Parts: sequence; structure tokens; C-alpha cells
Amino acid sequence: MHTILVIEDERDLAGLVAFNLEKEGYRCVIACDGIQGLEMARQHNPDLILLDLMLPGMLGTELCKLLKKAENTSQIPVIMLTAKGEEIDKVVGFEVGADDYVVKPFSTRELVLRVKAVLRRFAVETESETIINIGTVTIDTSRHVVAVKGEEIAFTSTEFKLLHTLVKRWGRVQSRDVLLRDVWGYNYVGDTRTVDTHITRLRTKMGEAGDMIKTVRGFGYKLEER
Amino acid sequence: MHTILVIEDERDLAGLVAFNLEKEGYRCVIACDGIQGLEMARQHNPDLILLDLMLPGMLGTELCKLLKKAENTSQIPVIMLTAKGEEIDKVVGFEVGADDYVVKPFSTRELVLRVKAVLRRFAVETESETIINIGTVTIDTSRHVVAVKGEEIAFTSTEFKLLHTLVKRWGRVQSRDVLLRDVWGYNYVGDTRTVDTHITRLRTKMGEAGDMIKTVRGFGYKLEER
DNA sequence: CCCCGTTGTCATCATGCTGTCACAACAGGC
DNA sequence: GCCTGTTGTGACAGCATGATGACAACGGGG
Repeated sequence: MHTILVIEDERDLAGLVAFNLEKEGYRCVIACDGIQGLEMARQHNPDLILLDLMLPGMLGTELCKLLKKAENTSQIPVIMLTAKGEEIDKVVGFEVGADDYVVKPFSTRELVLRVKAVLRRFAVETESETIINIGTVTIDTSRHVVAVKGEEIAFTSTEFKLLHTLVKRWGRVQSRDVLLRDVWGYNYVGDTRTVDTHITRLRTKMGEAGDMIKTVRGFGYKLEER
Repeated sequence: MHTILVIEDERDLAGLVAFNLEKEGYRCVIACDGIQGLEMARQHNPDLILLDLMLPGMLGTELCKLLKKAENTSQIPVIMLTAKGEEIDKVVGFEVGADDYVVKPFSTRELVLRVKAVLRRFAVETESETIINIGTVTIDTSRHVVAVKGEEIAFTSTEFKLLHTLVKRWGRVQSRDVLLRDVWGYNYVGDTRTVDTHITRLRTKMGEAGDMIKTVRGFGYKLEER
């Protein structure tokens, strides 16, 4: 049973949404403004958040950024409810960090399908634990911490995302294009060689465990257990 | 080799898109209006369709619905090209049925990445197998690893692609021309004898399993189970 | 407003992959 | 057995690719 937090100031709409989601077997919690939303996100630890872009008191985008920044809420997927014409690009992009969006007015059918899709996507990504162990390397996505041989290592956010992507798919080769897309985002325009530099930084910081990152010439990189 | 149908009335844009996709190794077919597009989709059976939302004569959305309804085109993924502000929600939603969209103006990088992502998504659904076993030889494309009798062997990128092509079509003779096209790319200009050299390298590295690669005098090479 | 950590880009260097060639080996037809 | 066209193979030079360090732009925090 998944819990969904609905942050939406129009009570009628919030109620309608909750009603339909509950009909599909989800548990729903409703918050009517940003502050309350943030609090409930922390308290209830929902599996997904439906967030209205226009909220009294706090912009939905700001709230989303906050959620994605805070340690204990950052891994919760967020679906934005936007009115037509609002800057959708930014919302789903890296700037705000929402995982999907639905444009108002939406059919309940569409909303439910989106919710299912996002939950499925996240189930795959977070399958197994939030702590992954490959050889001497341990990565804890929820605490945002990496350790090699028990020794904690400080990574920057880009480095962490890159390493996380490699760890999630360890053994499998990831091309530079794939890494750019999954770490830097779809809209990233720039040199694919940027990946090289960051791989170097990872290797350096990881010390002797650095050679677990293998270069596959002509294809990309992969992480291998030793 | 994937074939992509580009349905776009602005010939300049269509040409540019095709140019960039072909640079990435895709084959492109261009249609300049809806009717032609529908016909070419049926004829060429492309692996993916890039469809402009605004077309003279027939709306892109209508065309997309038609494609998704017809039996022999319904399984072809469609990426919509939309101008900002057009109703993206409907397009990718369930009403129209497109599989993804790109907002104009787009960078070629983004387009190519979207195309790759969609094709990969569809490929996963259709083939699934990344590990192939022929006799004592195992090839794992996702991990980019080849093993003979359980022993891992390091192959260079060209060698790997060549072996993969042979393994994929084991038992069937592949002419040098076909191998050149599928491994080196269809626009490769050079000596067909290059293939010979690489076959030799494969045989050497594979050890006693090397004689699974048979020379078919006057035709080409094939891989045989022993 | 300044400082410092982060990040993308670039130039340079090292590496080893790759295509070509020359010649040897070979198969098959006569 | 000889001849011819085809294939095998080792050597090698050129070059594509990746590693790396320097650096400037940027941005957040104090």
C-alpha cells in the first residue's frame, strides 16, 4: 500500500484527486499549503508527492527544491500539477527536480496512470536497499554517503550522482551519452568529455578502489567488483 | 541498423534532423506531409517515427492516432516535435499516444538522446537477451564481456562488435561487405581485407575456440557451434 | 561582497587500437 | 604438379581515444 501526499490549496480538487487515488488502492494525505506540505512530507514519509505549482505562501517550485534538498525527503518522487503555459521545462528539469508533471485540467485517468508510472520507475531504481555494496565500496543513497573500506569519502553532488549511476548498474557498461543524460539531464548541452574529467575525479577520490571503474574503450565506463 | 521516418513539412529542418541522425548511424526516410507520412510508415516499416505536431493537410496528433490504431504501425514508437506552448500534455498522454516529445527549438544532442532512449526502451521490450551462448563462447553485450570456457577474454571495441555480429547470426555466412557495413558502419570506405585481419585477431584471442570461426571461401565468414 | 568549493572546458600527453600492406600459405581447377 | 585467385598473418605508422592537470566561470555561504 502506497501513501501519497497531495499538496493542493483548492480543497475540492484535492478531495477529488484523493478520492480517485484511494479508489485505486492508494492511501492519501492532504496538505493545503506549502508549510503544511513540507511538514507532512517529513512526518508521513509518503511514497509519492503530488504538488501544485501555484500555492499560497510558497511557490510549488520552491517547495519542490526544498524537498529535493532535504535528506529525508529527497528520494520521494514528486509529480507537479501545473496549469497550461507554466514553464514545464524548468519544472521537470534539474533546476526544480520534479520527476513528472500533469497539466491542469487533467483527467483522473491520466493522473492515476502517471502516478503508477512514476511509482513503477522508482520501484525499479530503488529496488533492493538504499545501501549498495560493491566490493569495498559502499554507497548509501538515503544518507548520501559513500565509503571505501569503511572510510567515508566526501563527494560533490555531481560526483555522487555519477558514482550512484555506475553503482546502480554495476557490471554493465554505460556510454557517455547515457551518463550525460542520467546524471546531467536531457537538456544538457556540452562536451561529452566532461564525463571523462568526472570519472578521473571519482577515481582519484576513491584511492586504490578507483580502478574498479573500468574504461571500455569506444563505449564508455563500467563499475566492476574486484 | 535502425530506420527512422521523419515526418516534417519544413524541408530544411527535416534535412538537418536526418543529417544528424544519419551521423549517429541511423537510416532516415523523410515525408513532407501527413498522407505521405502514413504511406511511408506502412511501406518502410521504420523502427521509430519523428512526427511534427503541425503538418499541412493533417494534424500530427490525428496522424499519430491513426498510426497507433493501425495494426501494422501501432508498435512503432513515435516522438512528437512540438513548439513550446503546444499541448504537450495531450500529445504524450493517452489521448494521442506518442511515446515522447521534443520541444522546438531543440538541440540535436537532445533529439538524438531521446531517439536513443526510446529505441532502447522498445528494444528491451522486444529482445531482452543481452547474453548469448554459442558452444563454449559467451558474449554479454551489456557488460561488454566475452568468455570462452568461462575464461574472460579482453577484446577491443572493433573486435567485440565483429564477434557480436557473428554470434548474433551464428551459423549464417556473413560476407565481408555485410560485416563492414554492420561493424564499421555503412558509410565506411576502405579495404575489405581489413575484415580478414580482424578475424585473425579474433581467432588468436579466442584460443582453441578460434576455429569456431569458419572461412567460407569466396563468400565470407561464419560462426559455428562445435 | 568576497572567498572557496564545484564544475565544465580545453590543451597536452600517452597509449594502444586499427587499417594497410607485403608476403606467405593455401585451396581448387586444370 | 602447377597456376591462380583467395586467405592468413606479422609488421608498422598513423591516429583516435582517453587520462590528466590547469584554469576560468559560476554560485552558494558566510
